[in-house]
Amino acid sequence: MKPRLRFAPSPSGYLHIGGARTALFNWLWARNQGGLFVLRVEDTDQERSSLDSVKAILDAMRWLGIDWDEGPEVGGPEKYGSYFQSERKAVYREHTERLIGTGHAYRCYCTKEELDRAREELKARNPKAQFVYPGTCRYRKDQPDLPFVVRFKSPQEGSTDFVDKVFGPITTPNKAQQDFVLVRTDGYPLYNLAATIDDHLMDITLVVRGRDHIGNTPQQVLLYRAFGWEPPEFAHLPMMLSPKGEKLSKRHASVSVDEYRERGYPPAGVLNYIVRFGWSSGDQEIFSRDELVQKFGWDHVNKSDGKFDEKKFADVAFEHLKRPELTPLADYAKNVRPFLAERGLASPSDAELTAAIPGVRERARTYKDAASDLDFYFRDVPEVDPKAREKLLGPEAAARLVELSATLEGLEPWDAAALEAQARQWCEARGLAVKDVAQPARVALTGRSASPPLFEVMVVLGKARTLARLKRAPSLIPA
RNA sequence: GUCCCCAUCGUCUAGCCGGCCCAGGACACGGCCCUUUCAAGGCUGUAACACGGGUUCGAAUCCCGUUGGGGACGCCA
Repeated sequence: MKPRLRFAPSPSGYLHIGGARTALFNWLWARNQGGLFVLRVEDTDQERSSLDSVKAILDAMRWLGIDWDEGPEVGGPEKYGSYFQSERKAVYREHTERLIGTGHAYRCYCTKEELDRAREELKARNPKAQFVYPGTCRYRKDQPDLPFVVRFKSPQEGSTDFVDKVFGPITTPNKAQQDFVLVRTDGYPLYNLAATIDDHLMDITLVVRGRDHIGNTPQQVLLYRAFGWEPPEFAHLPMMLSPKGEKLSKRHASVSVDEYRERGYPPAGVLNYIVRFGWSSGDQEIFSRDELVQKFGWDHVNKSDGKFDEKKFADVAFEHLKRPELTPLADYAKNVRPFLAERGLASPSDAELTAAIPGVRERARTYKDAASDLDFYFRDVPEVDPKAREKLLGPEAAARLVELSATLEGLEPWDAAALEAQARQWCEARGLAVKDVAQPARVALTGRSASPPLFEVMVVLGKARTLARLKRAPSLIPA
């Protein structure tokens, strides 16, 4: 059978960068193997789940270019049913009954209040101790009128083992296992139960998830066995921690995928960074999406956690922006447009935009920066940075620019080489250093002290606008 | 507290089935070059096998211990 992988987010917020990484590893392997990638929404916690979150997560996945073969909005074979766990209650109920029937699970009538109290009392006596459910209801008779949860009857002897594709064999003594809850009082299944049933029913062959799930894998293996099912394979990923080595949170970096989009990072760059985090292919750092699919494998997935590095991330993303083979001009143009609009610039034509992009490509680290660098091209009158003007554009220099514009008037052809030759000659004839003219010209043309190469700017701007901006130079100086 | 896991430059990592490694790449940081600006680019420098025992002719690589770090132990996922 073809491999079937899945990503199963719980819709209680945006798509977390760590979640995106989990989704990516699943997706990469599915694509590499010609298997199927399933998206399943784990919304059994009614309190926290929302449709808005589902939408946000789907949008973020689409932006990253991680597409799913089965799941919300695309459906799937009839036999797999809904890809929303909240719509699968009947399935869980039926399977729970089965477990109770075979003696693998039982109803527990202890209330949350009683248990919480016991937990607190224990804590008061011994702050370090951990409450373990004592199995009070294991052999209790059914109480038809009382609310109950369903607990799994964990074995107390032996051990539960599984072989992880990343970590190798993992053994957990069963005595470390308590009678964990399968179904809540409100009838909704808990994670371990729902995930196990769904992974089996949806024919998932390999479960890839964060290392924080290693601990409940034995519980799930126990469940598979209780149902008489063969567990799938498991692969756990090392965690992506904050620069300080703590759990990654808003304090340290952007954790929402949306933020990366808003900050102007290219999706393929984001993917590249998060996959190289924990996986490698020799010394190669930069990969296209296709290359990732082709080269990905489990042999070189690391076991140890790592710390997120903003600088490295930015560099990887930048690398994608710089290389035309990774970000073709047309894509670059398409992606920079929203940021141009954000600055209140009217949409330039594709021709204008693609002519201007090569000049900013190797200096703009994000699409947002690119929009900023491109800004002066698309305003009738560029915004002038006062500092640049004060430093570089005095009255004398401005007057010279007017003179220069006159000599450029008849220049043919209007290309960078001709412009440079002409300008150099002109400077030389007057005994001027090129930079004494170039810098003031830059301010007049772009309003800034830093820009793409001057003569390229002139070419992109075109003769008419270049001359007009040069002639306007004296008016830039305040009286 | 119990259980599980991890350990190469500041960071991500190569190497890990032992000799090619007095440890390679990338980011960051420093220097030089290029240069009309900012970048980009080229060259270059600083910088790591956590520690202690084994095994072996030989260990970053295998084994044990110590230390350090992380995770799990919910009617969250």
